[in-house]
Amino acid sequence: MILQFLNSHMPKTITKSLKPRKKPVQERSGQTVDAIFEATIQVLLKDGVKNLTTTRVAERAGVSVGTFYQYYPNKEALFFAILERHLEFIGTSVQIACAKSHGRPVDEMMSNLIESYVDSKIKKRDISLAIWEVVTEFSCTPKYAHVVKRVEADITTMLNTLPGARVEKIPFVTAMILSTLGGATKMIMEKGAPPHMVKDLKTSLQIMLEAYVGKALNGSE
Amino acid sequence: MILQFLNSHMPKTITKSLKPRKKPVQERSGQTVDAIFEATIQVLLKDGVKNLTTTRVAERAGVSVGTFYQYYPNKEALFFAILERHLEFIGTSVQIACAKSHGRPVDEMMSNLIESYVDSKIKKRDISLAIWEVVTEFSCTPKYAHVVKRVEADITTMLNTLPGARVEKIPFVTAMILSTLGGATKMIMEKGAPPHMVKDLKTSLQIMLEAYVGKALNGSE
Amino acid sequence: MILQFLNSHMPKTITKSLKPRKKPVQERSGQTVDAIFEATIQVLLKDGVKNLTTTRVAERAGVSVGTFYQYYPNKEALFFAILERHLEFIGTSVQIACAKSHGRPVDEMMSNLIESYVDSKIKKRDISLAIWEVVTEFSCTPKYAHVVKRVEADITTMLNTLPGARVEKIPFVTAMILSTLGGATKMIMEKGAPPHMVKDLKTSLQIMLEAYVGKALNGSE
Amino acid sequence: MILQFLNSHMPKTITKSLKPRKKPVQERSGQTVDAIFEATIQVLLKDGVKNLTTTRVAERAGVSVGTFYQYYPNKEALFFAILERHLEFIGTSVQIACAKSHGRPVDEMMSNLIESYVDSKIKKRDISLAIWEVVTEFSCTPKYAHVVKRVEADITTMLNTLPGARVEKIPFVTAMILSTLGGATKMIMEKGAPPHMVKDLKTSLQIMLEAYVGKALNGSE
DNA sequence: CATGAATGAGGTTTCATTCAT
DNA sequence: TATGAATGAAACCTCATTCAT
Repeated sequence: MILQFLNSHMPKTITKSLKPRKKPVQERSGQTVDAIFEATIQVLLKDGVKNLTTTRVAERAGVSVGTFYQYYPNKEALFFAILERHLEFIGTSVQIACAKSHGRPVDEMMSNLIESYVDSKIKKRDISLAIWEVVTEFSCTPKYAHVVKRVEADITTMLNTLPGARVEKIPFVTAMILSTLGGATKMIMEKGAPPHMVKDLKTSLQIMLEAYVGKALNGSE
Repeated sequence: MILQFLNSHMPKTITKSLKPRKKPVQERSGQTVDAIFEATIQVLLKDGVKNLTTTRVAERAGVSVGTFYQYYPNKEALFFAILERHLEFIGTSVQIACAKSHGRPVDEMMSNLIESYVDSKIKKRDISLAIWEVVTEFSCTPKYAHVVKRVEADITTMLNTLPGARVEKIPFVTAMILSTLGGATKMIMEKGAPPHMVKDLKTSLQIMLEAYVGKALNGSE
Repeated sequence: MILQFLNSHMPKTITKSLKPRKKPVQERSGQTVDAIFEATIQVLLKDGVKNLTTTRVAERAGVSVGTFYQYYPNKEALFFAILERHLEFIGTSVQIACAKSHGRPVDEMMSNLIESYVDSKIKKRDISLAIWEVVTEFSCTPKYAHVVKRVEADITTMLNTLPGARVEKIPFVTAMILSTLGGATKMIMEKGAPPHMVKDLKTSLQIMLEAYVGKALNGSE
Repeated sequence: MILQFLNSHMPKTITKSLKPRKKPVQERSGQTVDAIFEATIQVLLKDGVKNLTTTRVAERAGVSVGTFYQYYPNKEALFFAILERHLEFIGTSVQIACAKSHGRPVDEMMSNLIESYVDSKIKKRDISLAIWEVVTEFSCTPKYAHVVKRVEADITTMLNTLPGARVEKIPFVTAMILSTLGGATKMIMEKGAPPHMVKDLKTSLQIMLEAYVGKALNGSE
């Protein structure tokens, strides 16, 4: 659900180093990093990006601002870290699903894709929602391009194993699939993602995408 | 494309009066309001929400900050105004499309809906993209609930005219339709919305939604 | 006394815009700018560069930090403004002295130069001392190069009007003159520059420089 | 070149203990102290005082900050140590030169003084330049008064051995000599102190000071 | 009504220094 | 002793908003 926005062309902010500043070598460090991470999600969920300040994150993490800056060179780096980890998570999940769908019929492909995407999102619902805001706040597209590209590549490759697929249409179809997955999943999560809705969501997506991919990549024209 | 996010459950900022401070009664006033409006879009597009300051907007609009605050009680009110106007625009367009689709077959319903939604978005592509950031920035949901509800109502009513539709499923289906429309359209706009893509987008949506609504509201289970 | 250090080669800091941010258009502004200027000198004299903070300057000037930043984009710009004005002052004074010494004998040249340099420094003793620290703090050489070059050029040109001067030695001699003037004048100012000392200073410099220039630019070797 | 500023009247910072915390008794300690010392000079030269942090110095010295603070109670103590050592070096060199000039003619006195001063500065050019900034940063005058006084005393004593010297003028003349030496030498070092310039510098100073001392301490008036 | 100077709370970030391991 | 994680005061700077002119 985030993936769809990452090829956006929005205004960029000046780029700074986003690399974590320090590798935790002592025992204590690891805990601190985790605490900050956790705190960020909570603050994001409770106050929104606009009200997330480094001070507040540090406070909630139970450390001082100084400590915060020992691990992240700046606020954006924090967001970057969270986003990256999350995207990596989704990406991997999707990748596996795609891999095992090679050569399978369309319905199975879509089913696997939907399952992996929706489930990985739902599993990290808090982070997903928290991050959602971040993505737009910093139109950080270029920085995450690689993760998106990777997911696109996975799907593209999978679709290519469909016999008789119209290759030139695959990229567009991939984009449609991702944006549909994204849009609908986000909506469900905002409604609280109760199990029955998740089930309906998957069924709905299955109908849509199966029909779509089937027709779009098929045949004549 | 914005509609889908408006039932979000995100953190609220302190609510202030969002009513424009002064009704444009004189000729000049109208011009000023428009100038500010226009300037906001431009600044949004050029610098992003994060770098939008009231001073900058005023400058670009060719007036002083003081004047700005004569027309908007605060920054949020400005965003509110822009969002509202935009949503109103989409809403009306969709409403008309739904109205004239009453009693028509599914494919025609979807076709009309897609046309109206996509076209009204594309027509205001700049504003759409500019606003996108704002929507997340202020999780202004509650304030726009009425506009979203209205669109949902329009679609729901329309779907109700389908003979034999499973009424209890209509709300969910409506939500799916809207989020799909939203997700895909946004994606296309971020890619620049070249005409051929817009055409493909409409075709794609038609396939998906026609198949989806047809199956989802139909029959047995 | 400051001039001598401006061709230094010390570490540079990242360059930011040093241009004043706003031209005072209202009456009030002018006063504010002056107040800030005055306050800076005082803070510099009382607390030293190290303890000069924008807040402190603003406070002493009787304005808020915000106001400060309306006129100077950053702290360095403040220093730049003060330095530039001061150097301009000395530069002009020296320039006039050099101009009227063209074609005159060495003793008169030196006498005019010493008078103009020392007097203009003494007249602004507070600023001179205050600025002294600033110059070293920011090794801002490159930015002021033009003023130094200008003074060097003035002296060089003047020396060139000496009949039979060994032209190739003039640049070095100029540098020696400036650094001697600088070193000694600074010392006297730090001792409080009581009138009798200023007199002795001038006499001493006259002896040194007259002898030096006479021998260094003359004759055989 | 630093000496000239040490009778300055600049603002003081809160005085802390500047004594090294621990005498290097073990072999290891000595190495550590040296490493820190060396590192400081390098950082000073590379980044300037403003960017010198205790952490950075420790890093470059290959030790931890903690270790740093085992040897220096605070940052200022570090600067103090470096300055003191450097001044001691110059002071001793000048002292010897003065001692052996007792009773000699003016030209020899100046020649010895210039040689010793300039050479000892040049020999430690890096340190000299590095320290330069520090001197102004901390207007640490009072703390070094003794070293300066000592040099002044050495010169004064030497000048007193001049037959027929006007004793009451000696202190002022001493100050002029020192500030001239300082100003000119600094200038040359900032230009890189290439050998030929150093030679010219010495010649120039010889001319100036010989003429100056000769006339200033001589005769009638 | 318009102007734009002034405000100041609040955000980000740095760095000297301490102290548990 | 050495380490380096943690601290937090304090610096810089921004920007929404007010109000005298």
